[in-house]
Amino acid sequence: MSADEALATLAKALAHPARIRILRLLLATPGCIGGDIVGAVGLAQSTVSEHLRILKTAGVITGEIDGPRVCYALNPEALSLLADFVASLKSPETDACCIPKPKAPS
Amino acid sequence: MSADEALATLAKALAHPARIRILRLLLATPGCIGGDIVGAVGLAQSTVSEHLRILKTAGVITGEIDGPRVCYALNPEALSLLADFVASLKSPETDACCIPKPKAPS
DNA sequence: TTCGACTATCGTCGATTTACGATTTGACGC
DNA sequence: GCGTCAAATCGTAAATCGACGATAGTCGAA
Repeated sequence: MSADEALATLAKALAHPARIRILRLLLATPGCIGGDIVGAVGLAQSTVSEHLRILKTAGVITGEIDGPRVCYALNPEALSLLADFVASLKSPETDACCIPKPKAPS
Repeated sequence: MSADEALATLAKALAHPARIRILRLLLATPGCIGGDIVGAVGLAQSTVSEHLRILKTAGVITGEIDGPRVCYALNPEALSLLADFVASLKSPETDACCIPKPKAPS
């Protein structure tokens, strides 16, 4: 998969309000979280499960079986590519802040 | 529009390889660029125009009429929201860099 | 004015996405 | 074994997206 496609895939994973909300929930939750997600987003269980599957396929989150439920957590590394790209768009020449990486990705 | 929807809209604007490619082209082009985009992405003119419209609607790029052609340029400010969100996902607790804005935009 | 180059818009088609209820799977306690 | 709860999967219908050709509009040059 080309870099463009990889970026598009990552962006597509974030391209839905329900998934943004899920990521916010994971971000705000220290440990694990399972079926509470369903109640929080206000969609049907099957729909939420589908969104979780999309996020998991994109590598943005990880699902770990923890007894009777599943423990979801963020996978920050997967977003490095997108974060770097967006940052490069934001500051094409003037790095107003955090310049550590010029444009490292390979 | 809620913050979640705004983020999803921004992400959706990036959720296509052709649009990623267009943004790369704009990033790599110092000044203006017009119909050269069509040749570079290898799609029909109408299709490219549609992608440009989507990017423009999302506020990611700006189109300025410059005589017979249109001058497209990146609009870094529009990406601040997305960049901030992705960065917060990348470093949920350890802000290795630039923490200035907790969640400023309204 | 007429021509040619460039861009935007319209209409349409097929593919993909989204959402839901219903069903199935898996893990636990009885 | 059996029932229960949580999660995933299946099947389906509505909505959206992506691509294209054809068309219309705009500008500068001849």
